[in-house]
Amino acid sequence: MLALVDFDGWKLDQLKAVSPQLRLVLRSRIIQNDLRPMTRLSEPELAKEYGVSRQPVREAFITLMNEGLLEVRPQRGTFVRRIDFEAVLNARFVREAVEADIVRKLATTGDSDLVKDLRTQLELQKNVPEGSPERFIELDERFHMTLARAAGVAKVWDNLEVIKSQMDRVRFITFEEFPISKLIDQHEKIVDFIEQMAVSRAEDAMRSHLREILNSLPRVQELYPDYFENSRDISSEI
Amino acid sequence: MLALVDFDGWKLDQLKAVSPQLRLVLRSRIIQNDLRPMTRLSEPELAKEYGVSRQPVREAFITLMNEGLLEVRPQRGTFVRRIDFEAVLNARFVREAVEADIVRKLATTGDSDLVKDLRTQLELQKNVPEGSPERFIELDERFHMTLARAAGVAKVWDNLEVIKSQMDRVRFITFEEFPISKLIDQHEKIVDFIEQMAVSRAEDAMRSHLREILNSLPRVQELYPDYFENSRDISSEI
DNA sequence: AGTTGTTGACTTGTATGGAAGTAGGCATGT
DNA sequence: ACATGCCTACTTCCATACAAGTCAACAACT
Repeated sequence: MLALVDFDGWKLDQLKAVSPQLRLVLRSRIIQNDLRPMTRLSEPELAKEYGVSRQPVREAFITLMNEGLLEVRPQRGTFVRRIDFEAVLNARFVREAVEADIVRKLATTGDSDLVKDLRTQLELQKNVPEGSPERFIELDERFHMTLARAAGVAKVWDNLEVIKSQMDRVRFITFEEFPISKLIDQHEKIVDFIEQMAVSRAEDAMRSHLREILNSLPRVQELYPDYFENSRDISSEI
Repeated sequence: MLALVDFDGWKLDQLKAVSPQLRLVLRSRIIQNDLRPMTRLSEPELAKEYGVSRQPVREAFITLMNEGLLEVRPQRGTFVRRIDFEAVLNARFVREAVEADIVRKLATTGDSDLVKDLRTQLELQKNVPEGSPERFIELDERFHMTLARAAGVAKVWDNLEVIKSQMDRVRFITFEEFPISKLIDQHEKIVDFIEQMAVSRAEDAMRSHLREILNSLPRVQELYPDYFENSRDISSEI
């Protein structure tokens, strides 16, 4: 799973290599919208802040640039990229395709241990306090990752992390927008259909679940227009 | 598309930044099996070879490590990673899921211009001389990319590059193994079904097309056992 | 007033030296 | 013969210095 670290009051571990640590922290800060789109980042400034030299900071920048989270403009500066609207839609497309196949596989085999595990997770999801969507997002991640692992494609989840991060940024910006109880109901349906080995119904349930983000996107775009680039009409996606 | 550059006799462009150029060249050399698994790479050696300092080489290493093509062992050395068998299978799974949905979308709408374009490409594929599989792989890339673009998810192809590179390494190792004419026939069927707007048959055709690599994998593993890690039985995938 | 040119403080890109850790050869001691 | 410890030559990682490009403020000129 994407290790979203708690960056607040975070400190470097002297024993481990510096550069990968910075990478994780900065990525977490960007995805969780602590570093907002178009924010200017400076190599020497961050180096000073974390008490290291420019080089490890720079190496973290390069990685994050490759992941589409930073934009490095030579001799000008480094900036947090705005959210690429098209990338979000494409990421969603990939996720739907992959997870639909995952669910199909699971509903075909029918794994009672898995269903038991998922039902336990559903209870945890229902117990999430009203005002802490962060906790729900964490449990949601775990739910979908469990499905991937059960289908024998655990590494798929790792591979999709870069793609998923685009969607996650949207989720963290629009915390309040998410209809948690609705999402839990959808999770529950998916589990039900897996248990009943109703293959195509399970697949459909997953697909419409992953289309949920499309409902919030127009509103997000309206609220924070300058957070996005490549904006376009998404009616064709629905 | 993945810019596989012609690394033979390649030279640096003095105007552009060095590090991204090195990244492309080294990636091409690894995927095309010019740099073989477990080959040791040395920062100072490559720096000397290309007439630059160690730093840009190092930055290229970091990117390639993130893509799963290199393994950097601190204070020990940097090595070309063996091909992760599980990663190949998972990459194939993702590709099948995504391209199945792409084809479904295309067969639903029915785009005559697209079909025309694809038929032209099929002719090019048929004209590939017997002994040059490299040329066919290039055309194959183009074929699948055309489908993605037509479905309005062009960026998906970019996003899957890292995943796809795992499969591509296998393809370049097993050049001769690929039954080109068989693959072209499969391409043709896909185009036919898109034209006829036979949705589920088009989807099935794409799925079995992308399962083709599973047939060659056991043989590849047998021929080059030390090129792979995480080897496992793939019978469950078929 | 408006335009142009220069200067200087920024930025990222590259080069280079040293710190810390690893691995293997080799002499020494048992 | 064999185990132990040192020494040397490597590796990656980090720090620092310099090179080259950008941008804005400002002086000088038309």
